[in-house]
Parts: sequence; C-alpha cells; structure tokens
Amino acid sequence: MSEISKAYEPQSVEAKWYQFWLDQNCFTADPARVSESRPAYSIVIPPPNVTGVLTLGHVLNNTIQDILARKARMDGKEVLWLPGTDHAGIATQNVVEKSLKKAGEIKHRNDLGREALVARIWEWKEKYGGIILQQLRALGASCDWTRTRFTMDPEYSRCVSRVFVDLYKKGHIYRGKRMVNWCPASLTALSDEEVIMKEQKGFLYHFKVEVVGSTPASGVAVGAPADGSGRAASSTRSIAADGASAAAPGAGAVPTFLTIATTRPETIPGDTAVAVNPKDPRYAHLIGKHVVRPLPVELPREQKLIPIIGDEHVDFEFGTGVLKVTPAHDKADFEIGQRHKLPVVEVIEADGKMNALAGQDLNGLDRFAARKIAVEKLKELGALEKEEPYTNNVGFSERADVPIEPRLSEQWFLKYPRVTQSKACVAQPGSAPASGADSGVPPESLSARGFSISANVAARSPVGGTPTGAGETPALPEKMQFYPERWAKVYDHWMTGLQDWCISRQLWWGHRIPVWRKEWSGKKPDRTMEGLSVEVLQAELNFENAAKVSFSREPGSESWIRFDNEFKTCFVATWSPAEEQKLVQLGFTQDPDVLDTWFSSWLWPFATMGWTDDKSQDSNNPTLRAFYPTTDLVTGPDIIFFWVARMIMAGYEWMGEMPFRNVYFTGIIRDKQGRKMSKSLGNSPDPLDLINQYGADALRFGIMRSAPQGQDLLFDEQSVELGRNFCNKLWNACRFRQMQSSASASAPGVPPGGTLEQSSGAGSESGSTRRDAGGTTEGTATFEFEADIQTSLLTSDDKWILLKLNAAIREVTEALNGYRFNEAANALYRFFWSEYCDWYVEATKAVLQLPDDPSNPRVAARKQNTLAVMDFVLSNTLRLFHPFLPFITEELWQGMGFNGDLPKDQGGDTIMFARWPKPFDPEFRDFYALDDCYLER
RNA sequence: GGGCGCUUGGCGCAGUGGUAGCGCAGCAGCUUUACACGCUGUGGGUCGGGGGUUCGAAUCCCUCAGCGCCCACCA
Repeated sequence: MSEISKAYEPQSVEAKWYQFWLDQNCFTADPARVSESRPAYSIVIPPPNVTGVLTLGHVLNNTIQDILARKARMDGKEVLWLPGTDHAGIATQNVVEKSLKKAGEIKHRNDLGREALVARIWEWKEKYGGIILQQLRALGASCDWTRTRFTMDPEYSRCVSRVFVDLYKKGHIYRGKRMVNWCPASLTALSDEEVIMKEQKGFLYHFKVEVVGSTPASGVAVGAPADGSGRAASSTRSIAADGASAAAPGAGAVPTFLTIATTRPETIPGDTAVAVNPKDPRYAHLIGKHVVRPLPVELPREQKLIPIIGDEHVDFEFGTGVLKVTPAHDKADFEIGQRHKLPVVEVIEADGKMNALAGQDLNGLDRFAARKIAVEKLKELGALEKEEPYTNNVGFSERADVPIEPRLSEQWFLKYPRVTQSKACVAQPGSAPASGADSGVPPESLSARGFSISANVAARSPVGGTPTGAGETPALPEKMQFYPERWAKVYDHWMTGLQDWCISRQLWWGHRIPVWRKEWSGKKPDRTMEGLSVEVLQAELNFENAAKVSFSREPGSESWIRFDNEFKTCFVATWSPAEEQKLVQLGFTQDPDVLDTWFSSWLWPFATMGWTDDKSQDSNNPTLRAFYPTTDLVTGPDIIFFWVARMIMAGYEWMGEMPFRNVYFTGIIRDKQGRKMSKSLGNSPDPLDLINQYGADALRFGIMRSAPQGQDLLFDEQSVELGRNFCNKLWNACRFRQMQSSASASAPGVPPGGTLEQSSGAGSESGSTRRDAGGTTEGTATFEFEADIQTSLLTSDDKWILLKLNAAIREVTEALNGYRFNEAANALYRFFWSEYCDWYVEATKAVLQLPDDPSNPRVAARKQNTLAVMDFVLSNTLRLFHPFLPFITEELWQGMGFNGDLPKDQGGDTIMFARWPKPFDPEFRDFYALDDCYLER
C-alpha cells in the first residue's frame, strides 16, 4: 500500500484477493487436520438450482454462511463449507424445453424423445449450469470449491438409488393408485408441498337437479327451513317441496328438485353421486333416491341417474347442504366415492382438457373454457338458479403457476422414516434452558477465565455448555437449535400431521426410479418369470414384503422383489448395475418416472461427503467422520418442510445422527414497499450490478446491517451505499495512520500488530515478557502487543479507546454466537465510526501534530506510543471486520503490514487465519492501569 | 378455521422494567492538511387504540384494530 488512494476502490482488489485465497488453498478443508485443538466446523450450502442466477436472497444467505465460515477459521477451526447445485427437476426441464422451443428446434418434448432431451439438458447444464457458483465467488464466498457437488453426479445418484432401495425393502416406499396433485402444465404429479394455495375470485353456481324415485307424498315433508344458514335455505329453496301443493299441471308425478352449489360446473359430467349429510333433516329422507345429472346434455336421462347418498363429510351449513360428488376430480369426493363404492368417471385429461365423457359440448375444451360452456348449458336447461360471486382457495402448481388438478394416478409414495425421533430432536421454545447463545459472557466480576473461554464452543453446543465450559453440565440429550426459535413450532406442527410423500414425477430430468417391472398374465407370476430363483418363489408367498434376490448372481449384487397382485406386476428394486442388466435381459422394463428433486436433496448433508450405505466404508471415510454432523445450516423458512425437515429424517435414518446442530432461518428479501422480489415486477436488483457499483463488501455489509434475525428484510439500495461509505471510512482511517507513519520517526511501513489474545496468553508474567519497542519482531510468527505500547505513556484517550475496543470485541463476538448478525454489524459500525474515528482519531491529532523536539524525547515517545495504540486497535478491528468485509480487510491487512498469528507457510500472511480477538482478561485492567472510571465510560 | 409475526420521528429499523436511539431523508453551516462515500450543529416521536400489574412500561399481562406470513379436503 505504498500509494494509497483517496477512496477505496473495490474493483481493483476483490478479484486479486479472491485469487490469492484460492492459490493459497485457504478454502480447502482437510479432515486430516481436525483434532482436539482444531475442531471441525462445517456447513453445506443450500444447493441453488443449476439454472439459477444470483439473487439478493442468495446474497443474504451466503453472506451469512461466509461470515460463519470465516469466523470459524479465525477461531482456529478446520472449516468445510461445501458448495454445489441442485438439478431442480421441473424447473430445469422447463427452462431447457422452453429454450429449445424458442429456438424452433422442437414443438414438444416428444419430438426429441427422452434420451435426446436428457442429453440436451446435460449439455445445457455443462454450458450454463452453475453460473450461480461463479457469481458466489464475486461475493467472496469461501466455499471449498474442490468439493463442489451436483445432485446428479454419478456418486450422488448412487446414493439416491441406494436410499430408494433401502426404503423399498423396509416397506417405506409403496406404489399406489391415489388422488394426487396433478400439474396440467408440467404433466406430472406433485407433492402436497409443491401446491400453493391462492385465493381466487370466482362464482358459486347453484343449479337444480331433479330427484327421481320420490313420490310427491314423501316430498312434501321437506320444506326449506329458514333456520340455519340463511343463504342456503332461503335463497335456494333447496327442494321444490311445495311442488305437491303446486299441483304441477304436467302429466305424471310432480318433480322434486335439489339445488346444488358448485364452483366447478365443468365437472358435472363426472359426478357419480349427490351427497347430503345423513343428519340433515331437510334431505335425509332422500338418501337412496336418485337425481338426474344435467350434463352431458345429449345423454339419455336414464344414463344420467346418480344416487343420493348420505355422508358425514357434507357440511349442511355450506352452500345448499347438497354436495355433488366427482370422485375423479376432487380429493374429498374421491374419499366419499371410496366409502360408497362409487364409479370414478374421468372427464378431464392429464393436460387439463375435457374428454369425450364430458359430452360433445365440452369435449376437447380446456377446463376453464369448459366451465363457461357448462354454465351456459345449465342456463339453457333452466337448471341454473344463480351465480354468486365467491372467493375460494385454489391450489396452484409451485413451478408452473397453474391451478393443479386433483387426479387419480399410480404413483410411488413414501412413508416418512424416523418421524418421532426427528420431531423430538428440535428444541422447542421455552422447553430447554436456552443456554450459551444468549446468556453471553458473564459480568466483569467473574473470575479470571470468564472472558477468555471460546464463547463459540459454548454457544454452539446446543444444550448445556455454560460459558465457563467446566464439565459440570449434565449430559442432556442434544437438541437441534433453530434460530429464531419460533420456527421450531412450525416444524413441530408439520411433523405432526405428516401425509405420505408422493415421490414420483412424470418427468425426464432427474433420478430415474430404480425399479424394474414385469407384468404377468396368469394367476401366478412364476410362469412368466424365467430366471427367478427359489427365494423368489418363496417371496411370492408374501406380497406385503420385499424379498431379497439376486438375478445376476454377482457378489454384492442384490435386488428386492415384490409382487403386486392388484396390478399383476412384479416390481424389482435394485441399485446394482449387474442386476439391472440381467433384469433387462429377463424382459423387465424400468419405471419411466423420475424422483422428486427433494428426494435427492434430503440426502445433501451426507451424500455430498461420499456416503455409501456401507457401514465399514463410511466409518473409514475421513470427510464424513470429520464433518458430519454439520455445524450450521443457513436457509430460508420457505423450505423448512421441503428440505430441512426431510434432511433431519434422512440424517437419522442413514447416519443415525442429526444432520446439523443449528439451523438459522433468514428472512425473505422484499423491496422497499414490502413486495416480494420478482422478475415480473422488475424490483429485483442484480447483485452483480451492485457489486460492480459498490463493491462486494459494501453489499455484504449493507445487507447484513439491515437483516434482523428472522425478520423479512426490506431491501433498499441505500443500505449498500451505506456499506460502501463505511468501507471508505475504514479505508481512510487506515490511510490516516499510514500518513502518520511516514511523517514520524517510527519504523516505516511495517507497524507491528498483535492481538489482545496474545496479550492474555502471556498471562501473569506479561510484565516480564515485554520487549523493547521497535521493529525487531518483523517476520516472526507472532507479535507481542506490549512490545509496542508503553503503558506508562497511555493517555486517557488511549485507555478509553482500548476499553471501547474491548467492549466491541465482546459485543460482536456475542452477537455472532447468537446469530444476531445485524447486531454485530451495528456494533462494528458504531465502534469504528462513532468511537474510533469521531473521537479517538480526532483526539490523537493533538498529540501527533506536536512539533518534534530533539531536546524533549518524551514528545517523540508519546507520538510513537499513540501510533502503537492505533496499530493495535486497527489490527484488531480488521480482524473483527473480516467475516463481514473480507476483501477490504485483506487489502488493508496486507497494506498495513500486519501479520497473522501463524507462520507464513501456514497461512500467516493472510488475515483469513488471523486469530479472532478476545476481550481482555481482568488482570489486564491493572496492567494497563485502566481505572474503573474508564470501564464506565 | 387454527398458528405465527409485525405496528416506535417522513422512510427503514434498534431498543424486553428506570428520564426514547440508529441510518437515510430534512434544515443551517464547513475547500478543518484520513475521508464531501466527509465534518460540525440542528429540528422532528405522549413508542397502533384501550385496560391492567408496578414507585416506575415502548419493554410484562389482558383486550381491540390494522397489515403480513404459514397451516387446514367447506363443495
């Protein structure tokens, strides 16, 4: 830093230092270095979609992870921050399909076919995938890039298959024909979590249907009572009960009508019953009779008779109290259908278009167009009684953003494993004594060791760990800690009502389900199953459980076989290539579906570390042994169910241990007006632009300073500006020091640095370990603070700033231990700007500007001492800042000639491994002659 | 229908029992030899409403209201 510029110019330093860190392998984790004195610290990145580009959400998320990782390095830990990307099934397939369509190459994915499309997606992935990881480098993310993983790496895919087969054999995975959430745009099933409920304005259509099989006499009894729900009863007069007295002029019986309310008239052709509550006095007597379904119009009346059934599910307060039952297109209706053995008539196809069973008027129409036509038809028939504006919740496909269609289809389902254990492992608010993190450092009066304990260790070990770290803590079962804690309740609630997980997707991009199948024709499977062994025939006896077989007879190759009588199909699950080959030879075909993306990402914490499902191998895997369970997970609360909860279950199931000790949930980034960031609103600034304009440190600091724990964050570019200004302040404060240096008689260029920690390390003999001031310590591994500061010459200003520094160290450390990043950032800001710059630097000017007087050596000594204090404060400040502002601190660290605490060949020439400062030990109060009055100030 | 969060000066937020703070914006000055991405000074809030506990409440309790999020098979 020979020529220091007037303003900090991030562009000229960021790339340089990032490359420097890479060249020095500063980010690389080595499990061999882990030891008692060098504990492991690990984070796995929430893998962004391969198609992703950096958003402010990523900036927030990854800055936090980087702060944690860099802080842990400075605490002397062996740090693994493992990066990677997610194949993101639907999203990626959509993106590539769209781009191919746009380029005019294809009209439909079938034009290419499965293999070719998948090949194209891989091509695309190699070319454009992982841009986001590149962008993270610009942010300063200190990931161990040598361990970058992708959820579809061969090794990772193997984990997915193994896990599937394992669950299959344990009976957790089954195949079933069920109502699922179907996305008519992506043409695949979705899990419940992928459905987003949205309020939709529509209409509640009331239409009447004629009841047949009733006699006028019986119909009389049922009036439309004015009690209960007024709107239902009075407005619709549900049954034309007065029909009898009306003495219909027509021939034959007087018709009786029921009025039904529906939001989906287009599904009428699929109705196979009308349901009422058996306890409803208005309708109960009609159960067993039939009604005439109005649609399709052209169908003869006799073919449209559907029964009136009684079912408890019907709420007679709602609508007219009469429910049309469409088992094929509504989840609740399907269940009613099951209970009453109703036929299932599908009138909507997979793509959301009506089919022939819907009748000629609707056939081929999109479901929403069909709705309009259906209403018209009802009008024409005189059946429509009214249309009532109505708002209801409709499920939308998360990815395609179209209303999902409940649809009956055959899918693979998973009964979640380890639910009880996973539910119990997370500390609930108020349940456990929230130790460590918030209790912080005890007051001054505490005995000597109070301050110097690594608060990090204490705080991060979830339960117990008192700050003194003495072994007196009872060995309570270790709990996982959520930050903020309230998310634990959300988690708990979800874990309580778990439904089986639909894990199959009708897509091409993803992990193909490792199941091969073959149907049989006769009563028993064995006739068509050539090559099946004796074990299989035994297995055949038990259709419930999977049996272990080996088709290929190769050692280690095994399959799990299961017979399904209902579908007359034999299913074989295997992850062994030899078995696959043999199965194909035997005429088996692989299941065409792929697995839900989350079925691979729930293995992320260990599948990325080379897990194999082979206990002997895994216990010899140094990475897994050193870094699993991971320490912290940083993610958004929006994927607490998708990802976090499932990782916990997977962690217990296959590793026997929770996957992480702490989970930090960030807030969601919104714009100034509180709206979500979105491409269509154009309110989502490109972080790279911000980095170019203000610098990565500015962006990091700005966003961290305005991100309260777990609260949504309203992003304002001004906060980044503030970050830039702050960097500039830091820059100039160091510049000021540099200018003094050259003006004074002190050792030029390389002012010694030091940490409070070393001072404290010198302990009680510190007085005797003092060395003479001067540059004699250059080039050695460590510096002694007291070598450069003469206590006897400390002014009250010097003492004051030393104590403020001490307070800042304590404050920042505690805030970071409690994951209160904005507090830490604020403390740094306040300390450096308001205390160091505004007061201390200004105060020093009086001293530093004293004219040199050879006859009075005390003047020079005082100046020298002031500079030593400055160096001390600055070097410790840079350490404190480094996790937040990695680039500028490295630049200044090097430029000021500060040295780390390790020899150069061990990373001593970078601030990255400089020790995190620790507050004074109490005895140092005496050493520096720091009176209590300074402590108060 | 349940659950959770938020409501503090113009804007965004800190502040969990002891006389209201920060940043931005505002206003008045400043070519002060680190920094105008700066410095000095200054105006502005009865802490959503109501009730309670307390010597004392933005801070604890109750209640109401508004906004937001999550969960839930009312057609």
